This record gives sequence, C-alpha cells and structure tokens, in this order.
Amino acid sequence: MTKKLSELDYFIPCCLEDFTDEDRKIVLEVSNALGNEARLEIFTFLRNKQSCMTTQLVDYLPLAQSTISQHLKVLKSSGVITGTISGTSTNYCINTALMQRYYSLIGKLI
Amino acid sequence: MTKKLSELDYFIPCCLEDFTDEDRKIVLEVSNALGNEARLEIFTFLRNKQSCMTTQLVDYLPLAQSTISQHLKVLKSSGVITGTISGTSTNYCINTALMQRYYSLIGKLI
DNA sequence: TAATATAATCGTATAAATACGATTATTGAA
DNA sequence: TTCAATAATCGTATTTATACGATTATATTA
Repeated sequence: MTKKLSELDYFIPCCLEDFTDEDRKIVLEVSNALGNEARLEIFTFLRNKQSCMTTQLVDYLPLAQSTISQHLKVLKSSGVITGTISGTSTNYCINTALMQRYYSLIGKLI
Repeated sequence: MTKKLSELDYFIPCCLEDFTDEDRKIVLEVSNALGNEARLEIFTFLRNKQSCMTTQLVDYLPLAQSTISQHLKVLKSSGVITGTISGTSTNYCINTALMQRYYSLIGKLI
C-alpha cells in the first residue's frame, strides 16, 4: 500500500499567497481537533465555563476518564487548549490567541 | 464496548446561545472535512482554480482516483464543495455560502 | 509517612478512516 | 451502436482513532 499524503516528501502542497506551512498546519490540526463530537463538546463546555478541571468534564461527559484524557491530549497538542497543573488537578482553558488565528486563516481561505 | 458520543441519544450537548443543533453539525462536519491533508489540499486547489474537474485533481494529487473520489464524497456530504455534472466530467467548486457560515460560527465560538 | 485525589499512561478491543485496484455506470464521440 | 473517457462504487487490506479498565505518577491531606 502506498503512503498517506502526509508521508510523501516529494509532494509540494498547493501554494496560497500569505499561507505558510505553519498556517496550513494550524488549519489542519485545529480542524481535526474540532471535527470530533467529544472534543467539540469539551471545547464548548470550556468556552462556557472559561476554564475547568478534568473532573468536571468526567462528570459532564458520558465517557471514561481515560477517554477524556486522550481527547484532551489531542486538543492540547493542536494548541486549541492549554492545561495548567494546579495541585493534583489540571486547569484547562481555551487558547484564544490560536483560535483567533484559526479564525483569520479560515477567513483567508474563503 | 460503550457507544460513541454521537450514538448516545440521552446525552444533551452543551448549549451555547445562538448556536443551534444545525450550527453544531456544520462546525463538526466542516472541521472534519478540512482536518485531513488530502481534503485540505483539494480545498486549496479548488480555491485557487475557482473550479475544476476530478481529472485535474487526479493529475495533481499523488493518490489513486478512487481515493480522491472518496475524499470528494466527504467534502460534498459536509457541504464544503458542490459538484455539477457536465458531460462525462463533474465540475467541483467551493460552497462559499457554507464556508462563510462556518467562518461566522467559528467567530461565535471564540 | 500513609492515605487519598487527580489525571496521565498503558494495554488492548473494536470501529472508522484511508488507501488501492477492479468494476460499473454514464455520457459523448466515432 | 460501439468505443472511449470520466467518475463513482465495490471489495478489501491496512492504519488510525476511539473506547475501556487497570495501572502509574504526583501532589495534597491526614
């Protein structure tokens, strides 16, 4: 089987003016992070509460703690949320700066 | 194994003011459509060319015709692109109206 | 120091996504 | 009508994502 597009080093992505590789990466990763029901739910929950601990999400979502932790990892690695350790808990909140950038990149795309 | 969040009929998603179920569905599906390298590439290609046939995409992308057809199906079902049959070809272009709506929904989210 | 609380990670099962070649359906041209 | 071109669909292999319970690591409290 051939490789996925992301694994082909000879493929040069379609260029857009004022659209860097980093911009492209942001659009890909943020879109991917938001394109899942559990993660969009975490996002909107956080957006309402401003910030919250994992415990609150575990109480709210009908998913196992380990599953939520996995989704939080995806959200964190894409930059959509940030987590600050505070005692035995971790305090999550939305990375507004990155989301503003995503918003402006979507604006550029259309 | 328990079901995925999307299959749980008892779970009521986190409500946001002025954010309907349809809005939520658009954010989910458009994000999912754009959150894949091949599909984002198709999107930017179309965005540059204004419109194009599948053949052009098959020439451009290092992927099999059947694979590209599958990605076009995802993009179509999310509403991101529209396809108009013209002879033996299909002419694709970006659904600007939906993308504008997505853009404004992301704006609402942040 | 021991017990508790919290969240991450590990191991693993299952489902979904991605990819291909082959086939099919449809349209337009010869 | 037959042939060629185009794109969708089928069947299938492989990878990735999603989910769980169990375990681990760390920090706070008793």
